[in-house]
Amino acid sequence: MSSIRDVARLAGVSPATVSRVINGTANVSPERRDQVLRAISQTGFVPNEVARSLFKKSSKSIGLIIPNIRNPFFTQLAQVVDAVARQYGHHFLLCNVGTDLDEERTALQMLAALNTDGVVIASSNEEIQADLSRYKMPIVVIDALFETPDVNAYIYCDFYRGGQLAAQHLTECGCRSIVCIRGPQNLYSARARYQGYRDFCRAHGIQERVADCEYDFYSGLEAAERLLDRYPNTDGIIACNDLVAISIYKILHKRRISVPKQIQLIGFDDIALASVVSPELTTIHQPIREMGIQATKLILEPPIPPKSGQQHILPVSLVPRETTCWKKDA
Amino acid sequence: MSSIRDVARLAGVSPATVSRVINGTANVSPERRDQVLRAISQTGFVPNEVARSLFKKSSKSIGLIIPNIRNPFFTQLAQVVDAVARQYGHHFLLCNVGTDLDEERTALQMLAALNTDGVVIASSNEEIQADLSRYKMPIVVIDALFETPDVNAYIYCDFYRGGQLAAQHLTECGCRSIVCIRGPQNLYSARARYQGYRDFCRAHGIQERVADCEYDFYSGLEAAERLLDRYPNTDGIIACNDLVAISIYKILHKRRISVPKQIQLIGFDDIALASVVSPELTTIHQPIREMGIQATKLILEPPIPPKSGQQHILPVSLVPRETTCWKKDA
DNA sequence: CTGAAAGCGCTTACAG
DNA sequence: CTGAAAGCGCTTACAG
Repeated sequence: MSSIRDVARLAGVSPATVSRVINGTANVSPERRDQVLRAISQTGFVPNEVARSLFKKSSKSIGLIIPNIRNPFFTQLAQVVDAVARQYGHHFLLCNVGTDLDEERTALQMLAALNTDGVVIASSNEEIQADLSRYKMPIVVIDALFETPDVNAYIYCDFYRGGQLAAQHLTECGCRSIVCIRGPQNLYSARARYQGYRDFCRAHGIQERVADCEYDFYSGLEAAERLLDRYPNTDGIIACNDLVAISIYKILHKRRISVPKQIQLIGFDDIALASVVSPELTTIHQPIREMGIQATKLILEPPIPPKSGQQHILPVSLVPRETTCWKKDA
Repeated sequence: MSSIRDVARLAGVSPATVSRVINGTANVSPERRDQVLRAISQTGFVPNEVARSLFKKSSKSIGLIIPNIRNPFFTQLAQVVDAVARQYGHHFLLCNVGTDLDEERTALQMLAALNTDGVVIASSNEEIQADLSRYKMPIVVIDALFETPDVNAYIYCDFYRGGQLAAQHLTECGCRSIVCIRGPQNLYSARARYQGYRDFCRAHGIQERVADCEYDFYSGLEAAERLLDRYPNTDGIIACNDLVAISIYKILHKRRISVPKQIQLIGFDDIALASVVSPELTTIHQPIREMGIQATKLILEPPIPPKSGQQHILPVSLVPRETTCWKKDA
């Protein structure tokens, strides 16, 4: 790779002048400009971003940390963050860290060490809090809420309301024995959804029925088997997310239990898959796109909010489809 | 962020010594070592990767360029590349570039400018060839085959055989009117699969029936509608990938066409979803995991193959599941 | 074993 | 408008 010196030599100017024409950072006389441009295309010169970044202390990039690249919720989010970052002329760095706290820490450290201009983090470990307050780059926590105010913003949906809506919808659809498959209770997103369900039950004198599950396919398959054995007269299931709902459906289908006739089913997230799968999945919609846009803009568009943990809570909504028995005219 | 100088000052040594203990690159006396270590933890010092990378001309990272982060085929691949890279102590940079040639070029340039140690590229543009030969970092093309020998390796599956297998399986399952939904014909992967189907038809005196489609959900929905109108007596469908197969199924389900009784269906890829969806999808398995591992190791594990375009062709296999009527004992 | 020095490839005050 | 110089934060010959 040729360097700025090579170009300068070929163009008969100083490296500073080459830098100026590349960056349009100062006026350069037309003739020299042309010489430089010619030299650049002759050598195929591409400025070394690393050197640039070292000086500028910014790499014109934004990082996104997610726990599972196999969950479409996160890839839809990633796609949006990527697209918005690009609009702002920034690169996008995706770190897929799983549920391991150390991996998450390492990713954060790497993004900091890379002079990333900010990071959006969808964490699956509340213990990451202490780390978050150590960095001075902008950090936006998405799809979660922690206690530390030392981040620039929290962006998440009204999970509690989502849990209520799901319980209410199933009840209105005639379910009398609803099981809530809760996500990992160490996560705010899962806790709040469950609490929404729980409070709805309490307010309406409904008996609580609970099963536990992770956020992925495989865990969903297991949870479904357990649930059916434990609560044989179930007629409604609230899944912790759409992936799990799809797994549940699979088990019901295998056991020849008709959905929604015998058991009604509702998911959470409204990932693209939810409406492509057959039958189409009734679910609680999260505005993934809006969350991604807001998070990215908060970091890339001044003024960047101070590290005081401001909260942006987005609304969720019910999307009735084919796995519940609602009346169109209701 | 504190720098190596701060640590050195605090520890009462030179920056070189600090560097040596961080990297274990030379012996340092125990006392000084301890002082340095203490100073590091006191200051919370984290070495600046950018500076390191500038000097080393390597950023200990590997890039992956993919056309669509929403296609599980690519995220499964990404997960593997990420995992292997991590084992080798490298970072993983994912670039989601869509089908746009310019985006792809930009990503490549950025990865080069970032001193990436190599890139794995799953391109959707054969025109990218000229660019590939311009870089001297290792480049492995995955899931595609181009004409230029100026890359370190091509890794792809036996697409042609996959096309044949699909046609053969449907035929053996009793289909007499098979439609092949071809993927984008500017891609080798789609062309070769189609040719496998075509040659099978020719060899067996079967009439060819073709429809065109992109590799995503939405395109699959449209293709299904068109296909059913154009070939009303279809009894077998070969989809260009599993995502499209799932879309096709949806339309068939909506039109109350029974699968596999009235129409049998086979996908391509064998993404995780294929076996979670109901009914489970019969498909042609691609060894995604193995491809990802091979590609990553080719870059990270010496000896790195020369830029002579060696080809690694991996086998595909038929995975009969619930969308075709095969006999278990056959 | 240790430090002073040079340099990775850029960019930006600072003079002129 | 332009160039020489210093510096971004590291690492590694080179001496000692």
